[in-house]
Amino acid sequence: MIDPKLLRNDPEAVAANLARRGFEFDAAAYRELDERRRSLQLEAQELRNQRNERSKAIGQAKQRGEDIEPLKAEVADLGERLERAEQALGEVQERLEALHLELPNLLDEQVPDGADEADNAELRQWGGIPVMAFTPRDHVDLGAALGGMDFEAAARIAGSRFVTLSGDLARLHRALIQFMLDLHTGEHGYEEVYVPFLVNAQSLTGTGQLPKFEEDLFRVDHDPAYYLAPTGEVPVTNLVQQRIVEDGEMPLRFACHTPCFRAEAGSHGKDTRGMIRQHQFEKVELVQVVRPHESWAALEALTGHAEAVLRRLALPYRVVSLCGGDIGFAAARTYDLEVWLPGQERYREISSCSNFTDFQARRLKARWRNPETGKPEPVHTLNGSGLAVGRCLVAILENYQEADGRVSVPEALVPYMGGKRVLGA
RNA sequence: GGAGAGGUGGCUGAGUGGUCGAAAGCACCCGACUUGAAAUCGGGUGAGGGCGCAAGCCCUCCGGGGGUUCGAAUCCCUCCCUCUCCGCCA
Repeated sequence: MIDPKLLRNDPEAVAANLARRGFEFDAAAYRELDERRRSLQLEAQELRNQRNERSKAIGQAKQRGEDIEPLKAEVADLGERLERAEQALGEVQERLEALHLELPNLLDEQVPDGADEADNAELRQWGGIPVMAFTPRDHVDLGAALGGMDFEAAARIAGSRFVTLSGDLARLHRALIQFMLDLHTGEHGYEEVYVPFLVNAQSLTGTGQLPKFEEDLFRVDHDPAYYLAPTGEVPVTNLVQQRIVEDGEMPLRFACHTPCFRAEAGSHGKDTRGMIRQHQFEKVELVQVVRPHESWAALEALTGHAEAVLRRLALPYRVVSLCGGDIGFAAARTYDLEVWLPGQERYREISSCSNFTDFQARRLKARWRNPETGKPEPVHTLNGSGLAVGRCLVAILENYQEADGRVSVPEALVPYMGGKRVLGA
């Protein structure tokens, strides 16, 4: 949620900023609506004040044993007028609230201009594109050759956009999770957490998936509604929902292995082949809750932590800063890590690291006690995948493949694979 | 799923129709005492919002929602959550 004070005082500035996303915000209409709210609120407050005073007088008169009937009559129509004012105010407030929840976060000034993916700014590359002496296969072909990757079985069990892994591949999948968690908890200062994977609507509203993106979610038939978490970001960030975090506790750094479930309603026909885009996948998620002035430094650090995984695995990648048209709803600035996939001959997103500034914190009512003011103020939240496990497995298969279809195990994962160095051997 | 007990400020916990945003304690801040600290004593300290140049004034908030009443933390309905016991279960 954008700071309501800023919205009220300078809606034109908000509109100009959001326009960089291609988002239209009618500042004049907002001013008008907010002005209406203000006058209705004044009226309601004044009436309520009068009613409170009159009621108090009744109590006092009653204690003195006086007749209170005339006083009661006096308050009668006050109540009716108040009710009307409150109803009108409630309607306006509801509209404002709905509007607030649908406004995306303000973009940081460093976010590049642009309409889509093609306009993202490459910040750096690492590893270089490998040259192979043979025509590289993609992970689907490699999986078929190795065995242990079965899309048909998954389709029978569930449907399309699922996969089953078995044997070495299932173990490699688990090895990646263990390796990432060990790295982040052991060397990057994260606390490992375990959280619910079914979440309620309030949590999804807190991190920004609701109310606008319900079609991307799987909803469970239960009353009240549960949703399958589309990303670990939701349950983990909501750890600080409705909390006032003490200054000394910050920054909070959480690492969590979570499954993610996405309906991807808008992506039919996109990445239909293979494991790239699935209804179910796993991530090791990194979440930070920091003091506001620390969040930009934290974004660089967090991105570095995610990059460290790719470097340890010696997977070539690049970092791009998402442009205004491509960045997510809640983010002020986002760096995507894109890994090189020889089978596709292109970079593909494997991690997305964002600073949400105070946008999620407002929705979550996640605050800290600022020692300078002594007041509770919104924290800043960040998260990033560190990394997406399924895509990481794809990247290893494609980058570590040999001419004969076998796949060597990255050095860092050998201990997690029971010493095994080659898959398919 | 069944039975019972509860949900009150940063925390613990009183309060069962009016002067209660709410006792007390803890924590925290300021001051006194002290060479310093501790202990002790005195004072202060909830959140959100509106109006105002400011001082300040006002409104809302006692799990969520609805109701009764001139007036609700307090009474009624409903939902959610927590705890205890029973059942079931990985």
